[in-house]
Amino acid sequence: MELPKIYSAKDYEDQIYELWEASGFFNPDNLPKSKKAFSIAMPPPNATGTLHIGHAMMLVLQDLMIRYHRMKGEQTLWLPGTDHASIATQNKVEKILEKEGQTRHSLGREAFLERINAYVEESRGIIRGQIRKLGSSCDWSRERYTLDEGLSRAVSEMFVRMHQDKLLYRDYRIVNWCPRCTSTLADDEVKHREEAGKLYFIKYPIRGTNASITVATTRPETMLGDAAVAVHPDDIRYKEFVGQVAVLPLENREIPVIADSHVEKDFGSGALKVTPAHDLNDFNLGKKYHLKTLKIFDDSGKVDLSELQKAGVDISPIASYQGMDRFAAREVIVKDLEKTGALEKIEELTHSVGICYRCDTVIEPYISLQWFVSVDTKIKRHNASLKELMLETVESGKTEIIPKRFEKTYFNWITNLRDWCVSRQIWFGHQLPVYYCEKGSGGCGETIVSVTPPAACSKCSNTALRRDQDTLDTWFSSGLWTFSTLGWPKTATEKGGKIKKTGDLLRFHPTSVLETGYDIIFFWVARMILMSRYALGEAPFKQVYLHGLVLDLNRKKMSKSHEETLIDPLDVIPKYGTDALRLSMLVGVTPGNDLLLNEEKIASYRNFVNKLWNVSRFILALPDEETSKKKTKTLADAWILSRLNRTIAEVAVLLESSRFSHAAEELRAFTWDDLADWYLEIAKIEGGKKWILLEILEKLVTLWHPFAPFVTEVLYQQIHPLSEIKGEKKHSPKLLMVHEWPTAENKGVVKTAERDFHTIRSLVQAIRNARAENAIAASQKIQAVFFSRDKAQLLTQNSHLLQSLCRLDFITVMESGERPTNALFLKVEDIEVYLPLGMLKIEEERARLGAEIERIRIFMKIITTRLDDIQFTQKAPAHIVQKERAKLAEHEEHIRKLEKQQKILR
RNA sequence: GGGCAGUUAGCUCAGCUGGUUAGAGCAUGCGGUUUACAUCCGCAGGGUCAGAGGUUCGAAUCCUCUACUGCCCACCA
Repeated sequence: MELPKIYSAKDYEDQIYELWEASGFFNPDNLPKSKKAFSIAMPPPNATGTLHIGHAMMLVLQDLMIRYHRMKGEQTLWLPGTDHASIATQNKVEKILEKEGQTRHSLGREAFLERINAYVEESRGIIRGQIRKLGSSCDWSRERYTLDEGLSRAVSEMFVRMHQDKLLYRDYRIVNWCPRCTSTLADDEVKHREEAGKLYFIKYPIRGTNASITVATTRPETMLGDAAVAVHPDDIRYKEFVGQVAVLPLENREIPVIADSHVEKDFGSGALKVTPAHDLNDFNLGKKYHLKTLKIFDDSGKVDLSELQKAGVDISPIASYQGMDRFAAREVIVKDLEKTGALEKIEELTHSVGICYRCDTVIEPYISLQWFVSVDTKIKRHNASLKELMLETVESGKTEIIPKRFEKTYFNWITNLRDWCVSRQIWFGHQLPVYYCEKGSGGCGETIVSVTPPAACSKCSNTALRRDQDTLDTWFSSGLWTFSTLGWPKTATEKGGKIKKTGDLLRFHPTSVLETGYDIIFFWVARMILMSRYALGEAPFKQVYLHGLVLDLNRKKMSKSHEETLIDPLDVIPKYGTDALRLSMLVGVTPGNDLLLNEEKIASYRNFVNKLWNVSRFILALPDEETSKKKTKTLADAWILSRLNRTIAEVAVLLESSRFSHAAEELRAFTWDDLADWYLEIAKIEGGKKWILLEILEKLVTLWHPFAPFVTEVLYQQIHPLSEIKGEKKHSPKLLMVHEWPTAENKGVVKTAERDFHTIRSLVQAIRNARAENAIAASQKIQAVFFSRDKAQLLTQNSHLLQSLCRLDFITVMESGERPTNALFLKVEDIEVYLPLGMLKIEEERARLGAEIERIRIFMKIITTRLDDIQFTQKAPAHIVQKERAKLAEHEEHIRKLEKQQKILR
C-alpha cells in the first residue's frame, strides 16, 4: 500500500470515474431519502463537436455545487444533455459537404437531415466522454437531447399553446436576414461590429427643375428599391421640394419627396433615401406614407429585379445588375453614378454593421413573412404579458441573479425587447407544427396549428395541406430545457387554472441553480424564464450563477482562432490532471468576472494536488498506534483541531453564499500553511499523532472533494481501511462522493489554544528571521534565553517545539532576572528573547536597535496625534479608542526594552 | 448615443456592513536534502490602493467629478 512520491492523476482518474458511475449515486433515486432536493439542468453543449475550455468552466462549477449538496445528503440531480443548435450544426455539416463538393440542396432535405443526424450522433458520443473526463457527476440515465421525441413533442405543444393564446402570429416584417445561412435571425442573434465605411452622397434631380436633392447613404445599392426621399419638415434647405417628385438616378423612376421629423438635419446631407423593403426605419416610413415596398435582393443577397417588375417598374435601365451580389452591385452602381455625374462625393465614416453571430456575414435587413412571438400581448391566464412575466420573475426575487449587477442588464434588455422572430429557413431543427390549406390548391386559406399532423382542413375538409417548411429558432426549444427534460407536458396537468406537477417535475422544478456564462443571459436565461413562467407559472430556477469568459494571456476570449494561447481541456488533463484544471478554474475566480488562464496557473494547482497527496502519504505511513494509548492533547493538537473546526465553519458559510473561490482559499491556507507547514512538522517532534491526523485527513479530503474529486477519492480509498483499524464501528459508505459533509463541532473553536499557538509561532518566526539576517548557518545550533512573566509556563511547556523548529540547543525560560549583556535582542508580544551569539558585533547591533526604535516611534507618533485629537476620543467608539491606547502602551514598553538593551550591550 | 464593470506589489487577483503598520498566489533575491513532497522548506524585498474634490474623529472601502481600459445594448441613413 505504499503510495508513490508523486501523484500521477492519469493513473487513477478514469478508473475512479467508472467506480462513481457504477455506484449509481449520480442518480438521485439511489441516494438516501431526503426531503430537500437540489437540481441543476446542465446547459446543453451544442451538438457540433467537442468541448472547449468554456464548457470545462461550467462543468467544474456545477459539479462543485452538485457534489457539495449531494454530500450534504440532499436529493441531488444534475441533468445532462445536448442541444441540436440548429444553425450552428447545419453550418458545420454544410462546411463538411462543401469539401465533398456537395450542398444541402444537391442532397435534398431528407438525405441532408440524415447526414446531420449521423454527425450529431457521433459528436454527442464524443461530448459524453469529455464531460466524464472532467469528473462531472451528472445523471446519465436522464440524459436528454433537444431533438429527441419527448422534447420535440414539448416544443410542438408549446407552439400550439402559444398560438391558442394569440402569442404567436405570422406577419410581413423587416427581419434580420443572413444571406449566407439563408435564414432569419432574432434581434439578439445579430452582433454589431464597428467598421470603416463610406457615406455616398447622391444627387436626385427634382422633376421639372434644374435643382436636385442630395441624399446620403452607406448602402447605395439599395437605391434600386427606393420609394421616396425624406427630409426634415423644418429644414429650410429642402422645404420647397417637399411634395415634389424626385427622379431616381440610373432607373429614372419617379418618387415623392416627403417630410418627416424622423430625419436628422445634421447627419449627412440632411436628406434620406427611403427603401422600405430593406431598412426598418424606412419600412416604418413606408407604412406611414403608403410607399411601395420594393424588394431587390433574393435570399442569398443577390440583386433580383423580379419584384420590381411585378410592381410595374420598367427595369430595362438597370437590368444589367440582375443576379449581382449586393457588394459587387454596390461597386458597379457607384461607378455608374459617377459616370452620369449623380455622385456628388464620398465621405469616410466608421459605423456599426450588423453581422450574423454564427457566420459573421453582414446582415441584410429584408422584408419577409415570418412567425413572431408577441411579448406585449396580455395573457389572460397570467393577466400579464410575457415581458411583464419576465420582469416580475427577477424583480420579485423568484429568481436571483449572481452577481446582482446583471439584474440591471437583464431589466434593460427585457424593457427594450421587441417581438421575437422564431421561424428559421433552416432544415435542421423542429419543423413548425403549422399546416396551410392553400387557396391555390383548392383550399380555403386556413392556417392550422396542431401537435399532430391534421388529416384534413378543419374548415373545408381539404386534405391537400402543406406543412410549413420552416424550423424553429433553436432557443425556442432550449427555453423549455428546465422542464421539458423533466417530462413536461406529461408531468403537468391543469385543473381549474391550477397546474399540478407530478414525477420529476414535482421533485426538481423549479431547479435550484442555473449556472452559465454571462454572454448567454439574453439568448437563453431570459427565454427560459419566459417559457417557464408561461407554461408552469413558476420560475425555471431560484438562482442564476453567472461565470465569466475564459481569457488567454492577451485578454482575448480563448478560442481556436488564437492557437498559440489556446488551452484545450483535453490536452491539459493528461498532463496536469483534472483536479489541477478544476482548481485553476475555481480558485481566484469571482462570479461574473472573466478568468485569465494559462498553463502556469494549472501547473501551480498540480503542485497543490501533489501537496495534498504527500500530506496524506505522510499521515498514512505513520506507524500505527493503539487507541488506548491516546496521549493528552498538546497545545499544537488543540490548535490544529480548533483551526480545522474554524475552517469547516467558514467553508460552510462561503459555499452557501456561492463564494466558491474563497472557500477554496480557506481550505488551501489550512491545508498548506497550518497543517503541512506547522502541524506535520510538530507531529514529527511530538510523535504519536496518527490517530488525530487520520481524523483531520478524513475531514480534509471530504472538504476538498467538491473541488478536486479525483485525488480526494483516491486518498479516501486509502484512509478507509485504516479508519476501521482504530476500532470504531461507524457506518461509513465506501465512496467519498456520498460521504457525509463535515460540520463544525460546537466547542470546536478554542480561542486560547489559537492565541497561545500564535505566540509560539511568532517566536519561531522571529528567531528564524534573526538567524537568516545574521547569516547563521542552518546547521548551527544556538542558544536562547526567554523572559516573560505571564507566558513562562507556556514557553516551558512548548520548549521542545522552540528548540526543534528554531534549531536551538539550549533554552532558558525566566520570569525575571539579569538580562544577558552580549546578546541579540528580540521582543515578541511581551516576551523578551535573547540570543547570545558569540560573534555579535556590538556597534552594528546597537545601530539595529536604534533603527528599530525609530521605526516604532513613527507608529507611535501616528497614534499619539490620533489620541490627542479630542474629536477622535469623543466620537470614535470606546473600544477603538481603547485599542489605540493599548497599542501605544505596547509601543512604549517595546522602546523601553530596546533602549535598555542598547545600554547593557557590551 | 445609452448602460455596466474595472483601475490595489513585476504579473494574476482578494479585501464582507469604513477602524492596527493594506493581504494571497505566482514571479524575484538570499539560504536550505530537517526519514511526506525540490511539483519542496525557511527568510526577505516590493504598494502615495488611477487622479482630484467631498462626507467622516477615521476612507482602498461611501459620494461627486476626471482620466484610462474592457464589455454590453442601440432602427442616425
